[in-house]
Amino acid sequence: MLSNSAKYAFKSVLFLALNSNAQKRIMAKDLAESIQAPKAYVSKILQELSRQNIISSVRGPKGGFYLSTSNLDGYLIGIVLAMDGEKKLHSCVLGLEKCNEEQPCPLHDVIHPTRSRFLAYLNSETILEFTKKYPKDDQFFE
Amino acid sequence: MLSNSAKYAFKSVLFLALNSNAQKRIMAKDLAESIQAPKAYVSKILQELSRQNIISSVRGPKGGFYLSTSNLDGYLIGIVLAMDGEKKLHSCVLGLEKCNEEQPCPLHDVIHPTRSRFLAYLNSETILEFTKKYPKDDQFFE
DNA sequence: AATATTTTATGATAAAAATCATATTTCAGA
DNA sequence: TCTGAAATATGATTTTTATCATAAAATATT
Ligand code: FES
Ligand code: FES
Repeated sequence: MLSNSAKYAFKSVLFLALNSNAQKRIMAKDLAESIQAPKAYVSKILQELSRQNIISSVRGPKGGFYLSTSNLDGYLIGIVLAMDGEKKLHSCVLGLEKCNEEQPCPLHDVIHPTRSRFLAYLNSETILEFTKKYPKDDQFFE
Repeated sequence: MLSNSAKYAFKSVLFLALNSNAQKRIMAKDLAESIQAPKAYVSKILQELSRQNIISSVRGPKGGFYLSTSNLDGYLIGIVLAMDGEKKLHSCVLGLEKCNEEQPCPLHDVIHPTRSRFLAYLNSETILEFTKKYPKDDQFFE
């Protein structure tokens, strides 16, 4: 469903949303440790997220990553699109070229409603809205 | 969600269910062509499915693969388990170790009901039941 | 019995995903 | 302005998945 990269990206953004802001940045090293993921790998992902303006960063000492208020208004879908692209999300469970109501594969009716709901959710919920539901000390990063 | 192998396996079994029986077997070569998949790859998958008694086969000239009546009583879940194993199906969307109602990740509530339904379906429907819903000439293999 | 045809067993290669490594750039603070 | 701490750019390595290739075993037909 989601690639490993997308999973780490999601966790990273969530962690930043709960624990950072423009004044309080978080270093890749610490973030990686917090979400229990390989540091070098996470670093690369953070760089990509930053490049795509999903998260923010400043270099040098006292630098690190954080979510700007503008970042917080981004939709959840952006995170996974940044990592996996459009393709993976919409493709047929059986890998058929066209996946739609007119030409559904045998599993389409079973899987499609569920996936649509998931996608609709990611499309409609912002990072800010999402994190509001979770207390700052929520330990879901294991 | 499903690996490429699982997708091909699914298509293969479906095709065999609709087009083969103990008397009328289908060669790997023809099957591969029918479902538009690389022959050598499909061959390997068929061999594995056969080894796991999900499909049947006979060697030599006039040989090929087919579904026995006993094979037709197998549940759909068997096909994907044979290829991807238990792990992939039950793992958390975010890759957390324990995925359950007590310790749900932020996406658990969104994704879990949907996935449960998909799994329940695969667990409760046999290949025979499944294919009954589809006419023999159904062209979903593209 | 010989032959041709097919699966089976096994492993090699290719492509993609995950992971690691490092030199370069930026910037805060002394 | 120098130094060290951080991100950034870039690319190498490792692991996994997908794909291909082929010799061996089985069997129907002659
Ligand atoms: S056609 Fe296969 S999931 Fe839609
Ligand atoms: S805990 Fe993440 S999907 Fe269940």
